[in-house]
Amino acid sequence: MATIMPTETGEGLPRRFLAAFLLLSLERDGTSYGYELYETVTSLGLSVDLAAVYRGLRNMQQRDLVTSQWVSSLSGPDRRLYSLTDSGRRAARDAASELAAVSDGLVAALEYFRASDSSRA
Amino acid sequence: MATIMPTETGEGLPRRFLAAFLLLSLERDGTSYGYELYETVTSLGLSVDLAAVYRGLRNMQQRDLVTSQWVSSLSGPDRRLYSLTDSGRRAARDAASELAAVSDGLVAALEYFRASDSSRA
DNA sequence: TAACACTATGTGCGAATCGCATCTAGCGGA
DNA sequence: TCCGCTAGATGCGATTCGCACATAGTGTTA
Repeated sequence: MATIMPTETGEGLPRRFLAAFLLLSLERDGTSYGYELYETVTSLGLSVDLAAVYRGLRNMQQRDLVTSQWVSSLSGPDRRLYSLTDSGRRAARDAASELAAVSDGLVAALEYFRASDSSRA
Repeated sequence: MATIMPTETGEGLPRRFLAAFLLLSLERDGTSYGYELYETVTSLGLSVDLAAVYRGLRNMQQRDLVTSQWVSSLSGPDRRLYSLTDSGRRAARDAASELAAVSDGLVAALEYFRASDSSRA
């Protein structure tokens, strides 16, 4: 049912940015956990699944970008709390640069396409 | 070998934008063909494969967004020349809006993350 | 106290998609 | 003749996705 070429369920920011958003969210907040990170990144407009967040976090832990520890919650199930490693902090900086580059590239591309906009003036 | 979560071979703009770029390229240029469109979108920074462009174009033709006809080249193999349908022109406008929305969302997200940048001032 | 909703983490699976390799073919230059 | 560039297209293994589902603790309310 692919809307168009890639697995593109809805709108919003590409799920490709998930790892970058997770790294930058953790950089901003210090520590967080899957459920909360899901709410953070989706509120920023990222189109991702809750399962993708959990898988992404464990993927990043395997890459030694984050560490995790279980903490108990006063109201609800335990949480697996994540924080950045040194390598993760570096990756977060790289992610910020990459997102900025994508943003710039997108602006440039839109400008290129706008040059022939029929609804001129 | 997935660099991080999604199929992310290199840098550049997400391949998810391929269809949007193809539509907008055709809107800009009137007509074009696979090989040329590949060069156009990659020169704009999009990370895609030549095969993806061919598949994307046929996918778009099945969706009645583009039509194609064979034309002979003076120097080289024949080309399958594409042009937008009415529905494709509408899709191109939608694609432009979507890309602009992504761009805005990305800027907003970067601003959100920058709020905690340690390299302040 | 049973039912339900919300929080929280996770797995299973079929389908979609990717990148890469490969194939065919016309044309021009060495 | 061989090579490289242009041009279109297919095949395939691996990856990744979205969705459904499982499990469980807590709080509310009927």
